[in-house]
Amino acid sequence: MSDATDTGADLFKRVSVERVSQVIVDQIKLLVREGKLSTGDRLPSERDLCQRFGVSRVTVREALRVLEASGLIEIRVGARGGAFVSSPTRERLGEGLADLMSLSSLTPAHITEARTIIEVGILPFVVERATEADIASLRRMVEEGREALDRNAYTMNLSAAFHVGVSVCTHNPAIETLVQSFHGPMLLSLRQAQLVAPAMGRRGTDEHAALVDAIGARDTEAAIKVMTTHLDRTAGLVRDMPPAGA
Amino acid sequence: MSDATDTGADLFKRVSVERVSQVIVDQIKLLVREGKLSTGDRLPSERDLCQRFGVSRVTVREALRVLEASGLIEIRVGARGGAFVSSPTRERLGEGLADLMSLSSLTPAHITEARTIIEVGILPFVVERATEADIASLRRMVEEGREALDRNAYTMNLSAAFHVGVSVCTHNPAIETLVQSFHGPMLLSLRQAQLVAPAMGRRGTDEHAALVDAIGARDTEAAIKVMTTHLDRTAGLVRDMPPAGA
DNA sequence: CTGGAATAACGGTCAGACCATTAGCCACAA
DNA sequence: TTGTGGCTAATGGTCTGACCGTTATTCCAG
Repeated sequence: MSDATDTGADLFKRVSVERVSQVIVDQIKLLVREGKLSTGDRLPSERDLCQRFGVSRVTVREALRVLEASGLIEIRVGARGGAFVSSPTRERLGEGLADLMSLSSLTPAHITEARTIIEVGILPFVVERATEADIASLRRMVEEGREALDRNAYTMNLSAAFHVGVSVCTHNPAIETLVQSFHGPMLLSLRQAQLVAPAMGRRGTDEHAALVDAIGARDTEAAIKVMTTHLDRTAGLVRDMPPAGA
Repeated sequence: MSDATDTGADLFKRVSVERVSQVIVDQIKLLVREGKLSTGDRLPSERDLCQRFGVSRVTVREALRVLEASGLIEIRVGARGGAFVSSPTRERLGEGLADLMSLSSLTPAHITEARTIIEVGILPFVVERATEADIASLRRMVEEGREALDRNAYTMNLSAAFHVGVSVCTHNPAIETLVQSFHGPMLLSLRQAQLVAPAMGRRGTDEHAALVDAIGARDTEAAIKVMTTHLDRTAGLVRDMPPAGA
């Protein structure tokens, strides 16, 4: 066996026929990453881009669709319309996570475990950095939750909002984004939300209140203990559930 | 002033003109989320879809581009080609994070802090669940790092691979994804990588080795201590750096 | 049984056209 | 002066129909 199959295997690079539209996408993405295009900037019109890149409008449009789907640009129609560079929203990241979950082998149990790590891990920062305003805001959320409970209108959204509210106290947007992203997939599978909501109700709200108290008292250990209990209870409910798609 | 301007203000609902291609995207996304389309399934050909939806091929193609960009489908050319439902890769999520970072106000310091929380937070699980094979694999990575160092060829990629390798020990794909996603943005800004790499070199590798030892000895506290030191050093280097785009 | 040519299915791209939406301008009237 | 309505041009959204390159399959020749 002395042919090129063995000996020259790595002499030949995999030929990849990249789509023309993909090349355009990469080029524009690079401009954004390098900061040569920043939020709010307007790209040339489609017909302009056609000429600059030397391709047809269809191709340019496909590139724009991809960039739009990635959240890098936003497209407005009409005069003075066009493609504007925009910062991708957190919702979009959450959407991505939701898609990932509905397709891959990520189970609710996996997600919950990751959530626990993050939400417990941030507590030292929360306790350290929460302002009085932050804490007041959390207390308001707890109160709202209790009222909703009395009206029998408690939803997972309220719970999610509270957890995001806690993450806001870190004053670190990266962490906020992370926590927020993780609540998308949870809410997405309605079955679970319906299942978990009643159980979370009164007791969950009480735990929220206890958490706020611990944060207010700058008691990290107590906060961690409350949060761990709180999330473990959720973990127990979703344990061994199949992936959301099923 | 008794005209409709005041009195009927809310009689008129805001009309929203959704793109046709977007309607198609939503429809297919729904099918995937509901599990009516699963990984590996093949969608009808573009020309087929045209007829089913009653739109032109251009429109169908734009819809497919969006779905492809979201990672929900993968497109193959040639006979028997077409759009196949695929599980979105972790790289895509990381890509999203990278975009978010280059556009929003996320600074390297923010990212590093979030990283620390996660990578330290997972250690209890790592220590508990790491198999002998996992540990052997980590040791191999450390060794590779040392060799690369001797050849003066140490890159941040090696470091990133090690950290991802640690997360693999949790045997939780959600956590793996998360850690992997966070290494994208770090590597992306080359300037930082260049700056940090030399400093990470020998000492970083030694810390990696120490971490593996702690994991092997099932010593959670030691592992946390090593990891914290390790990441804090990185944090110090990137602290107060401007956002990646700058 | 093997290698290669023909075929058909499919996505990728192009060119040109028409429609709907929108911002800006301007004239006219209150 | 003010504001109302219409005109116009810029721009994205969609359609039609065509041609090309890639690829799996089939089948024939050696």
